[in-house]
Amino acid sequence: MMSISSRFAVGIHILALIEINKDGVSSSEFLARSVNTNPALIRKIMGMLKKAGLIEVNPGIAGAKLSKELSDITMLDVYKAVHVVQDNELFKVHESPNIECPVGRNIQDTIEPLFSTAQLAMENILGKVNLEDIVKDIDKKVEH
Amino acid sequence: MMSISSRFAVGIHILALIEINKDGVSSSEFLARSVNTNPALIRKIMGMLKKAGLIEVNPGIAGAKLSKELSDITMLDVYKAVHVVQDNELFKVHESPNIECPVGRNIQDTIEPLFSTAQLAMENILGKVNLEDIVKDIDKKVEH
DNA sequence: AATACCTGTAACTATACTTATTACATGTAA
DNA sequence: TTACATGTAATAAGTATAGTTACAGGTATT
Repeated sequence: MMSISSRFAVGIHILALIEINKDGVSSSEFLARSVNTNPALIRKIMGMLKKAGLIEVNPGIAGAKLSKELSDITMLDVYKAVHVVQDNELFKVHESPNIECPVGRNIQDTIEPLFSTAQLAMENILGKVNLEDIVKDIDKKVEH
Repeated sequence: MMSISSRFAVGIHILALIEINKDGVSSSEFLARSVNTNPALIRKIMGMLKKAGLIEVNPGIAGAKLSKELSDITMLDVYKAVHVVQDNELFKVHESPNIECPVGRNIQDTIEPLFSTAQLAMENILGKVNLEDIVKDIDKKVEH
């Protein structure tokens, strides 16, 4: 039973915490305490978020900042940033089926459009939610 | 980069081939030649399809038959049958975040509905395609 | 009953990805 | 110079997949 790497969930956690802690300094050590993992792991994921243009962070200088508006960062952006699933490869197809069999010869071309559509439907949902939605929801839960 | 086990694609392959070869005998050895893998692996997947009520197959007797109408077997049925993804666990959440942090305490409850909705959107697409669609598409490709 | 062949399944291997961890090179500022 | 930060490589343990061998047990034919 596979599941999509928690890098995605951790990436969202990092971004939300940077925002909610925007008046403080969000070092990898600070973020790691909240996620409850190792600072090195946080820095690896921060590197991915940085490369995707979602955060600004500099060597030697403590703390990270968001580099876009909250509403301009969708969950799909985070998902793509942390490289948990490759485009059009959520579903694995079996390699080298027997091309002498009519089914073996055609099955891949038949199911790939379905797999692609299913993956895109999932990713489309992620694109509809942005970091502002996430942060507001957390704020609402904190008040209660 | 994770992807969903090819058991799903192989399961679809098996079912389509059983149908297209319905006048012949679809033994695990025959199916394995088309998929281009080991008969034991095919039997393992056939066991899952059988347990899900999609095919009929008996010890000692060569060949498998579909146990439902073509249009009554959706790709979602196959997906569930081969246990490639657990309900509501397509996306992994990081375990035991720090509950002393407002984000750590609430992030899971905030993102889980999103993860669940995204997974269901994907699965919903799979439920819209049935084995008849697949077989017709293969037949069409074979004619050309 | 003996045989031949099938399914069902356990056991083992190789491979690959994830997560956690250590270590250290490099950058920054007091 | 120091203290501390980020960036990143290397390693290890855990887990899932895919491939393979082996064999127990069922069925049908001779």
